[in-house]
Amino acid sequence: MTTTASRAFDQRVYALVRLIPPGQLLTYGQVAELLGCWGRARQVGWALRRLTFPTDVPWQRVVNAAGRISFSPSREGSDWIQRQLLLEEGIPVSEDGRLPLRRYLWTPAPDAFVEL
DNA sequence: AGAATGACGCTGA
DNA sequence: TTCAGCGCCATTC
Repeated sequence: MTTTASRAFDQRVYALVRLIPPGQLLTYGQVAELLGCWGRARQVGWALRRLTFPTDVPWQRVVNAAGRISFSPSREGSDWIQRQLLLEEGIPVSEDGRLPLRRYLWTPAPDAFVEL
């Protein structure tokens, strides 16, 4: 992918994530899949990594398929901020980032984001 | 150009 | 249920 193309991908990721209702979640893999990019879960992570703050993108609502916050030193604290934001939205997150993914998964209407 | 690096995910032990 | 091992693929080095 060229840089410009990846930027376009980033924008599509942001547009979709902005549609996630408060208190609901989506996994990296689902975001990629809903955008028609099966297998690019890691790139969704990269896209969110490029966000600058403040942002209107509710990035905290994207977690990994294991039902946990993806912790990493490279996030320089945004992982813990994510836990705090989710708690504020009413989602119980344990000390080690585990959360009841099944209960809060967002199932969007099939035609809600075709424009993306 | 080639290797290393992840905010990932699935499978098998 | 955890966890190592792989496959994955754009970005970085």
